[in-house]
Amino acid sequence: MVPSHDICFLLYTLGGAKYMDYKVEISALLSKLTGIESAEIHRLMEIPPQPEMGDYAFPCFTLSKQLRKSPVAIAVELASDPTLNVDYVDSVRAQGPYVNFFIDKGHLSKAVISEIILKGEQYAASDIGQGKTVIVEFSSPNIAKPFHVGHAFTTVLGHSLSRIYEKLGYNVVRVNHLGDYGTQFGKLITAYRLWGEESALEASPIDELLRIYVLFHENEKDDPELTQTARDNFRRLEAGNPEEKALWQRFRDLSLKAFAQVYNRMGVAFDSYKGESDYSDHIPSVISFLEEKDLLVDSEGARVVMLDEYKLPPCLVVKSDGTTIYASRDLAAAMYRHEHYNFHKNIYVVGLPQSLHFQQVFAVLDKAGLDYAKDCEHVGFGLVKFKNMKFSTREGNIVVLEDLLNESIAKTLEIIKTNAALRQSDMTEEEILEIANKVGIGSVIYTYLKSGRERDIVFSWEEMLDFDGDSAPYLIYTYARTRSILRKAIEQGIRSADAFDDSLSLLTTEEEFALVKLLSDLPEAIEKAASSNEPFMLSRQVSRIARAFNRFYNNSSILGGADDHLRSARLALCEAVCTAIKTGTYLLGIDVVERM
RNA sequence: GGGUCUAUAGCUCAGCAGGAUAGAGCAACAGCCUUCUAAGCUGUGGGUCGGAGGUUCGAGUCCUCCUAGGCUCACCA
Repeated sequence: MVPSHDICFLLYTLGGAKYMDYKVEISALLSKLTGIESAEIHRLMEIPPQPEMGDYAFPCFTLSKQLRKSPVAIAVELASDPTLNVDYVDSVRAQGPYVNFFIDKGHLSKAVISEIILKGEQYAASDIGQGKTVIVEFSSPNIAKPFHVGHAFTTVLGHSLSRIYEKLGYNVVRVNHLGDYGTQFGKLITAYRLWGEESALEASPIDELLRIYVLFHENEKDDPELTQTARDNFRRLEAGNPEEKALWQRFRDLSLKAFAQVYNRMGVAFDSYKGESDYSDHIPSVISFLEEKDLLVDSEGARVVMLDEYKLPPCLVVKSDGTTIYASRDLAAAMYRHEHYNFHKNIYVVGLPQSLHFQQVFAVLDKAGLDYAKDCEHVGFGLVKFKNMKFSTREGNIVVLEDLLNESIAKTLEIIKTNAALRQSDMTEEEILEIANKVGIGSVIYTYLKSGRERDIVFSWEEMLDFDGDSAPYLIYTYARTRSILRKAIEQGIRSADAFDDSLSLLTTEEEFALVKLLSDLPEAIEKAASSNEPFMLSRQVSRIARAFNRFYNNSSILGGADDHLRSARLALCEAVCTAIKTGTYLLGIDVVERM
């Protein structure tokens, strides 16, 4: 695992198109002074916890060992060296064992805002992924089952990661690895033949399929023969028996239709719906490949690959009844993807409970000598729980995602209507509905992406529908409010500073400078989000930007200022904030609105 | 029992490859709309970072042990 800021350093030294990177520049200066390699200095440099401590800090502890002097004395010595007297540094101060650098505020403001204005929505884009393909497997619901709030996690995560990788120049292939195969379909076929109702299936397919699925499990407890019938049915399905296949196809088509609705609402799309069933044909060649490599071992009638050298339990590839299992299908899929996409990375956005499974699959690939095993990565995420229990389709205790979206939209609608009346806004009913849709859905998306993905989420309506504080509505609201100012400026004929306007260096108040710095950190946040597959690295940054803007907004009058230059500089800052929020929320899968 | 992850404010979470007084949001309390959208802003209270050792100039962060909990351990996915 390569740490991310080394990547940034590398990018910069390779001539990235970023504006001046102060940390790199200062590292170079300090390198000249101390004789320590500049990359090493860069590694040691920190961002101080308080603004009074400057923008960058160099701790002198390590130097202290080499020079046998107190770090405090070294800091004093370094800080007073004229080498550090450069135009973009306002002052250098020794504070205890640290050398603190205060960047010239105007210099930074102008550099950052210019860059954002020039690049527009290309701000924070990169080409490090040029020519490389990343496969993101996500969502992958089981067909014939309702799409519940647990499935939303992988869907939202994968969607965001896909956009993030695209932003960095990667060619992204979004794969919905449908759970459309396996013993469960033997069960479903069995259940449908016993209790299925055609009319109900027609009217509300998922509900009917769920009903008979639950019924099957209730009856299975007292009737072991059902299990056997189900297995037989799956075997016939896998063997291509037309009757079973037709039923299965029907279940699949109906389910996909239902899923498409949810995906449309969330703005999610896929490049491939190649699910488990698609790999059924590839299995024999996978088996023979593993046989060639002499990896398959018979065990209790089944065939497994031993993985002792990886300190992993054996991976079951063929069941004792001769049918395949998910591991064999995942092996086939990985091989297929390598062949067809020659991926740089093959990412599986699948729940953490399956982590052992993926370790085993990757280990089998590795043991078979396939070097792309190292490019496969399981991006796990926590469980979505309901109080003290897991969601269980069998037991029927689930919250369907569509219900959550609807609740969220309904609540948003209510708030907008209240506000619209209060502000005497002239928004049409249609416009209000559209806004409620975007904000309501964005709000659900954001709750999944606001913290580290490995955390479990305990579902609660109250928290899911909390629109105060750190939430999507907060981000969108900040955007809408800023857009409103920009509209007013145009009405009043007030010009916003362009990228080359020196007025931009007037942005030097505490609030303005804090905001500018946060804006300048957005690209790094995106890179970190990608390198750790953690969209929350990005969501936090967007949230910080919004908070800093609101602080600024409450402290300074943007349109009301007396100075024309300052006014247009502040407007440019507003533009930059809009660009950053729009870019950031887009990468999270959240739409922004012009008014709310 | 083996593997693995987690434990930070009343609640939900940050804390970026150890560094300067541990930060946000929610909740509570007190303020701020004749002025750019109050889904906002400001302030107050609230923490022996699960426990015990250790490494280090320095540990919420690294190591060991312990405790509690989650997930997982082949014929479901």
